[in-house]
Amino acid sequence: MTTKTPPLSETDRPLRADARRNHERILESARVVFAQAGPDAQIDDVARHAGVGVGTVYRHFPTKEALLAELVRQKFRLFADRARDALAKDGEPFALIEGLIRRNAATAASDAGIQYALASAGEQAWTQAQAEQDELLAVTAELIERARRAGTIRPDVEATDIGMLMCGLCSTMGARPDFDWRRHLDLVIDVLRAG
Amino acid sequence: MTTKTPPLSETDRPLRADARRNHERILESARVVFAQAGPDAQIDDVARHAGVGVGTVYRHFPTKEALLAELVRQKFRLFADRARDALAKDGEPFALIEGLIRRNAATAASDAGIQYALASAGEQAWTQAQAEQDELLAVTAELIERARRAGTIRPDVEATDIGMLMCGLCSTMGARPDFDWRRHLDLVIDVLRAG
Amino acid sequence: MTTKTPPLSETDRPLRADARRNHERILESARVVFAQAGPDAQIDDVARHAGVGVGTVYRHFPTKEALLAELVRQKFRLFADRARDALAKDGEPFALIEGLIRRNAATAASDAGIQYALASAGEQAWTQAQAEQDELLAVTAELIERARRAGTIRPDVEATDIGMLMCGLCSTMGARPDFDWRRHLDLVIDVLRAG
Amino acid sequence: MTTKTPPLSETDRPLRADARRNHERILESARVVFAQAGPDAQIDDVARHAGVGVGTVYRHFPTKEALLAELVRQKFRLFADRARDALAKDGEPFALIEGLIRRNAATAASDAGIQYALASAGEQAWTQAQAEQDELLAVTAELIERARRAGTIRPDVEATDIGMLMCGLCSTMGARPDFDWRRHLDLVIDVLRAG
DNA sequence: AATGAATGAGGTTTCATTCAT
DNA sequence: AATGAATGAAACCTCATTCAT
Repeated sequence: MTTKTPPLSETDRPLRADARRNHERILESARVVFAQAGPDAQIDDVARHAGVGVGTVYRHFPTKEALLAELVRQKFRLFADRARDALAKDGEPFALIEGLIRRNAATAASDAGIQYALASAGEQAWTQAQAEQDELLAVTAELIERARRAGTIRPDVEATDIGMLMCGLCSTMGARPDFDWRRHLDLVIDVLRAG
Repeated sequence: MTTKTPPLSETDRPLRADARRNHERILESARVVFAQAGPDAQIDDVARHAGVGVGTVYRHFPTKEALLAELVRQKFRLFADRARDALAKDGEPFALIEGLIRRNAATAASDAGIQYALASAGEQAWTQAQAEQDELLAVTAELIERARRAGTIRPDVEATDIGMLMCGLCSTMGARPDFDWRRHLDLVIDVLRAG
Repeated sequence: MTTKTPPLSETDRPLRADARRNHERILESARVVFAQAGPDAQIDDVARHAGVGVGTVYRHFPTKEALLAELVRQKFRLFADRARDALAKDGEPFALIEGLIRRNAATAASDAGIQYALASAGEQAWTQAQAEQDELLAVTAELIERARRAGTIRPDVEATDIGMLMCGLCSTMGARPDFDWRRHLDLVIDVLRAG
Repeated sequence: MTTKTPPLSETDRPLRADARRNHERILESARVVFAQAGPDAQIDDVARHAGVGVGTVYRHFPTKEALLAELVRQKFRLFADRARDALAKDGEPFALIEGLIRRNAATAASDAGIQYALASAGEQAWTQAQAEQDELLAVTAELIERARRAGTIRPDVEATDIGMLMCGLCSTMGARPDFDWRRHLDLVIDVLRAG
């Protein structure tokens, strides 16, 4: 685990205790509300769910998109942290990657909010999470390199491939009742595996 | 190819020549406009692009969602038709499936509108395209069965798997500049191939 | 009875037989449709009910208001004709007036369409029916004069009073379930009666 | 007089001072605008007249109909209050009723907005004002009972009769230039009077 | 710092009327 | 003369964002 203090929206000025609490509450509510109502959920609903006024939401996040983007950023932060943890562990390299992917998929599945956020968030979301994504990509590349040397991963796989496949996987979660993401996940892992 | 007359919105009453022309023009404009502006594109823009009044759009499609749904339906119609064509062809079964998938992916890539339509369209779109989807699934299942007998497809593949993978593929098209859908497509095909 | 040929919308040019038939059908449909849907009923609905195209409705009545106005005019025509008939009859003058009023009230009650027409129609309706109203008023004044001489009517009653009271009566018909227009009618007649 | 605090739209939660002010202003503007433009007046016009944004109107009254209904409700509230006041007064019972009716008629005549509101408002308006109407009816019944015992009212009159007659009176106010509501009012009062 | 009332541009949809067929 | 598809102004309402309290 690397991040000591959870990063704030923009300026990393320390907030008053209650402001910090509101910040977290709003994000948590955003997850819940966007999961329920999709990307068309209203800021008012997020505010109500969080038990604060709309103004407070806007004090913490300047626009709706910024709120969505922060949701995305946190998710990438988590994935990057997990990847770094994996890097520190011993074990068969491909198995580490597989474990990582399975955990991340499970997380995404349990948090439908993030899907909607990703779907509706425009450029900004990706920009705002640039650092986290870069880190995730870099660490993933290292894990891949190890697995390649061990010969347990499909040799031409690159970090972007995994990102792309995972994006595809997440976007089909819950899309249709007859779509089973665990099956989709198994197929993704199989294509990454050597031979 | 099976459909002789392009399908109309609901009641298959023959339209006046100009009405039919407008119908097509609106659909075509919807594709373009939704591709440009995303799912938030406005009906007014579609109308303007088609060179008709808003009222005309609403005469042909009672709601925005119905218009989106028709876009989806047409796409599934096309895919189902192609699948049926493949069924009639001679050739190595898996190669037929691969060809089908590649053509469909190329179509999707060249028509970003459909992605947005799928993303934003609610239940209705899927319901309205139920028949086409069912047909696509059924024909795909038959193609898979042949390939399975030929031993050229991963034995446990089902029609839904292909749908799921293709959905995932399409949803990542154009999402990020470093995502290359052709690479994604190659991976998908590899996972379907026998051992 | 005085009118030989039913008057047409504007120019009293003879219409082709089918046009005349359409004219009547449209008016009849207007009565029905406005009775059902109130003054917000759409011309399209009237057209559909009459089994003709909207264009045909507009050929016969230049605007929605003109159609409404014609409905009003016909009703006044009927009332004026009845009043003239009463004038020709023998009998106690007040009884004639009472009979007239009762018949007219019954007609209005059985034709809710006219209420809506009156409610929504603007100036035009009254202007368009000016002649009929003037006639009705004139004849009524004569009937009143007779009754006054017979001493059977409240002496200060004028024709306008009756119009006003009848307007009030009609406007409450069906307004509320606990409103009974027959009771209302009895009260109106009582106030007109002498002593 | 019974109502201490002017009634709010739905929940009787105390509003901020400015909100309360807006609430009143919107209602007042609605009266004016509907009086001018009839039932087709637009919410935008009401908002402009009140000097607030449309959104503010919709914050206070969820739909156009709800606004109309509130106008109706207030009027019935006023009438019910006046009736209750009359009940507390000493004096000849029929004279009290007459005074009541005359005041109410004068109020209605000076506030054309209410006529239009009543005309266009659907079921909702009447439902929303149910309590006020019930009260008005009940108090009126009591006043009638007293007058009946004093022998100064037409013996068979019921509260509904008065409502019906007043409805009829109000609906003819301003309908035609030659309609004189004071004359109409005199006739109504005469019919209620004993013998 | 928090609140929630206010804002108003902008979205979807309707419908009286016109006009090509 | 009849048809009904097309028109587009205008209606109602929403909701991201601002700002007075």
